[in-house]
Amino acid sequence: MLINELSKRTGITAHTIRFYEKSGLIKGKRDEKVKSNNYFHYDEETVEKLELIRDAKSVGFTISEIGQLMGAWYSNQLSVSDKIDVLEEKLLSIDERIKQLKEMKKTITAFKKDIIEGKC
Amino acid sequence: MLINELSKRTGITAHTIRFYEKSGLIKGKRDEKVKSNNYFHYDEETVEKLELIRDAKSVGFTISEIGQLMGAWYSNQLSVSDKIDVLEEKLLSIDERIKQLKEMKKTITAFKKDIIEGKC
DNA sequence: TACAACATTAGAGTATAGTCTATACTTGTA
DNA sequence: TACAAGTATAGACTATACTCTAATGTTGTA
Repeated sequence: MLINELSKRTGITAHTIRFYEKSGLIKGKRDEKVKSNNYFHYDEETVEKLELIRDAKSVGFTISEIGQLMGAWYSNQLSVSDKIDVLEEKLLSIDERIKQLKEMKKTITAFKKDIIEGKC
Repeated sequence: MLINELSKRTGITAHTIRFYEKSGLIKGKRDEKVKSNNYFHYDEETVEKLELIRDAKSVGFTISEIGQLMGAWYSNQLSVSDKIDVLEEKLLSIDERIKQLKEMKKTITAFKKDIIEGKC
């Protein structure tokens, strides 16, 4: 599919898709047989990747972290144990974030209690 | 205390503290009795606020969200019910983040399983 | 009193993550 | 075939959140 269809499929604008491509997160292929244009073609895997990017971004991963994650996921360069290492590290950082969020929840809940009780 | 001590107490640089002050998150007071300088003085509450800012930032709140949170916490302008509304909203957004993080954890764990089983 | 350390403001610079514009070429449809 | 819609690239622009520099004045200590 071309960029416009990819954009429609994922809800991510063509501009942003190109930005992700420049950032190395996704990669379109050119059809060598077609000489009249140099349009990029994208496959189903790219749709998956963009969905992963969106989810990972929403939980606070940076482009560079997402790049690592996708490397662990899709790369043929990395060994299985290197891939596992990257994923383990991301899982740990997620647990850490969850822990911090729970602490923040406690803090805010205590704030709320104080306000209700007229202490603030 | 002056900005340097505040910086040492919190581990946040004077530059960043001034940035937070410009952003309206904290407020130093000037000593009216002293005419020779216009140094800002900070109290213990500011130390607390900076710690809250650090925690809130680490869980992904923006400066503007932290501003709302601090408004709900420290402001005398807002009514109790308005304060509660802000805090409730932040609690909901934290729950949403935790939910998304747990989903991402599932995704990565599934990835990991596939890699171990040689499916990737 | 010299001078290092500290304070202020204004404004420039950096990094991240887009977002948009301009230019130019290609494709599909009336 | 005209022309709207789609595509590519380069580069400018924006927002967020710092981070740093410069200029200038103040304070504390040897």
